[in-house]
Amino acid sequence: MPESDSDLQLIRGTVDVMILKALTWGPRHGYAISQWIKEVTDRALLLEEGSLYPALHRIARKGWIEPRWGVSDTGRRARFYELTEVGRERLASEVQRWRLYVGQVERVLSVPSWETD
Amino acid sequence: MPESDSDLQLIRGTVDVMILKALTWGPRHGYAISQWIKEVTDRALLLEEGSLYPALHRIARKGWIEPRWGVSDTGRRARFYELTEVGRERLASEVQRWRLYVGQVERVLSVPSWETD
DNA sequence: GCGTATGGGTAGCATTTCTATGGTTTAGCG
DNA sequence: CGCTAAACCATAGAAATGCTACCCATACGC
Repeated sequence: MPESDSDLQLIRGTVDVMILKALTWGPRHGYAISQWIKEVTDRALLLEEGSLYPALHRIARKGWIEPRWGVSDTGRRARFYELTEVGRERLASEVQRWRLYVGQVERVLSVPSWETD
Repeated sequence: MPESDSDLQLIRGTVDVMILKALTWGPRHGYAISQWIKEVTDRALLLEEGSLYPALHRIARKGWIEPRWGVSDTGRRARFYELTEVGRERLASEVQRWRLYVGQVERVLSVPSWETD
């Protein structure tokens, strides 16, 4: 029953891009975003509240998303965030940047070495 | 003459694992480590001194590497770092952790969405 | 009535990367 | 010989961002 929340700590700089991605299908509120990420990753990545909300405010300040109060599926007051045009462009470039970075790190880590590969 | 150092900012948590990797072929000094990463990634990743040396001290404090004064190829006094047994194990698990993380992020980013893929 | 899920939020800490600066020694060149 | 650049080490301080630990409110099921 360990429930196995195999918590991988989130890595700096990856939160924003995942949040933006979560909004590509239309406005969502914070709680829904964190649930979505949890589901997609089978609980491997957990975006906690202490990271989620400051991140949302941060991103909103940059103009990549826009908040609007609304009502959730369950009838509660909730803050929905919508991707702006700038945000959409930003998402694309961030995704590219991330993949590029991952590729470079992989180049370093995959250099063959006795024992460690 | 822009020399095109297409600087990708280093992402938190990836420096340590790359440093450890750089030491799998035997002790190296700090400067050599940064040069090696620069070469392997064709200048895409630049590990600056302000990140490099604090990282080395940090990792040494954790016992994953051990410093020793020596003499470089060019005849200068240099601080060589050797991977400890613990460090070698740590490298393996860090590499695994990183790849796992990358995989999860990719799961999030690769969910199909109109326009953004 | 009470616990749990849903929903939003902040404060303060810890970590880590960056910029900027400073130092020493060796090699090369005019 | 004096200057410059490269090789090498290091630290201080700022900035960014994720984490823990709290706080709050409402809705629903038992």
